[in-house]
Amino acid sequence: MTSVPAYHHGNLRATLLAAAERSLRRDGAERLSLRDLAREAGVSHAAPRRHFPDRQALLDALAESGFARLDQELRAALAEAGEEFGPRLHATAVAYLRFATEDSALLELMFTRKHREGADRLVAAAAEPFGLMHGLIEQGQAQGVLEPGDPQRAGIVLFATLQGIATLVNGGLVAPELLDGIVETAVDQFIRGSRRR
Amino acid sequence: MTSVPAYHHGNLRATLLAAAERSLRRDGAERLSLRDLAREAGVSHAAPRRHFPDRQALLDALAESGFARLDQELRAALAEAGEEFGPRLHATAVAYLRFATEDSALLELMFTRKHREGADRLVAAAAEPFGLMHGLIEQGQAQGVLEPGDPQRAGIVLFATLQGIATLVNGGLVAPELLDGIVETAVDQFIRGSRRR
DNA sequence: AAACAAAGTAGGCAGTGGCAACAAAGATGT
DNA sequence: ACATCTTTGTTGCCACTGCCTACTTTGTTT
Repeated sequence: MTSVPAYHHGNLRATLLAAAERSLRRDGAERLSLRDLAREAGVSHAAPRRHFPDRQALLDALAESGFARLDQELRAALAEAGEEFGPRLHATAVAYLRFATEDSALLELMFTRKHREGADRLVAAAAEPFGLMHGLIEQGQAQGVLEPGDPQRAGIVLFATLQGIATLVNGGLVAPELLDGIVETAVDQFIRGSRRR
Repeated sequence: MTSVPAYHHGNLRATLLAAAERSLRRDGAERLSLRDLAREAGVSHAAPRRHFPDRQALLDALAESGFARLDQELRAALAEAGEEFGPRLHATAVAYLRFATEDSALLELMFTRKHREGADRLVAAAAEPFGLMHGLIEQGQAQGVLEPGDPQRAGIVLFATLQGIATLVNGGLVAPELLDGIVETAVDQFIRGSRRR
């Protein structure tokens, strides 16, 4: 059991973030309330302010850790995917879409520019999974599967495709049953579309 | 000049929607306030309720008309694009991304499932631009540019790619200057990826 | 002309985020 | 060891929001 210090909570910030993550999953960012989180943490309504100047700051922090987790999950998927480019790409796509559909509200928070101007930290956090895609493509080029050239554009297009698929599914515009087939098609098309001619 | 009837406003619904569109453009859905719109329309704070039972209902209506306008703009772009498949696809993509980047908050509203359960109208409205993509692909197949087969999957992937690009740009994760080049790459990749072998 | 439906008004309610002023607990310097 | 300073809480307030109910005005129907 966790002992609960009377006044100084000790890890309020972490507690709030955890509660926020749950709330986000359950009800979406829209309904997330600082006062609610405070109540859940057994703390006064103004306490969160010491750790997050702003509601938005809390949301930004969530998004940031989201990117970190996304990156982590993508790398884990890659680690199990062998050497060959095709399967590696496929594994990445599947992992991305699992993350994106299981945590749709978080995804929304991460990509939708709810983040205000000075969200450098967020953009920096986003750079990691981006770099991963980038590296994946370089690998495809090195293996001679993809045509050589600047991997950036292709990487962005790939990332965008996955992100777009997630949006359509999460938005209820595409039935989840179709997801696997669509991922298949997307990966296949991507490879054919940039393969060495 | 529009005469302003004293009590019965006559077109409050339309007035509110127009104001809402402006507000959405300027500040995003988050900050849109019914009471604000009412004030702007010179009407009491409870008046909007007669036309939209709910804040969400207003947002849904905005999204719905967004889909209609998107469809309209895509069709307009297609009408000017000649017969050949490549240029037609390109024109569609450009038109989509113009819409998506110029009205990013609206786009977010349209695709992000802020819409609640019974948003059949919305899904129906979304079906139109979807159908357009679908038709475009069928045409590509008919012209022998694309491989034959179920156009649905490819259509979804195409739509998703455009949508994803919009999300990345709108979210500030990809610099707007890159947009044109990315669209080029995406279109090119798509054609190569599903071209008749 | 009476009855009715539609569209607007007034006011109240609970809830929110943000702010300021104050209090407790811990850390720090002498 | 003690006084001081900083951090992290607390209480109470404000303006604002969406939603609800009850009432009023207008326009339409019979």
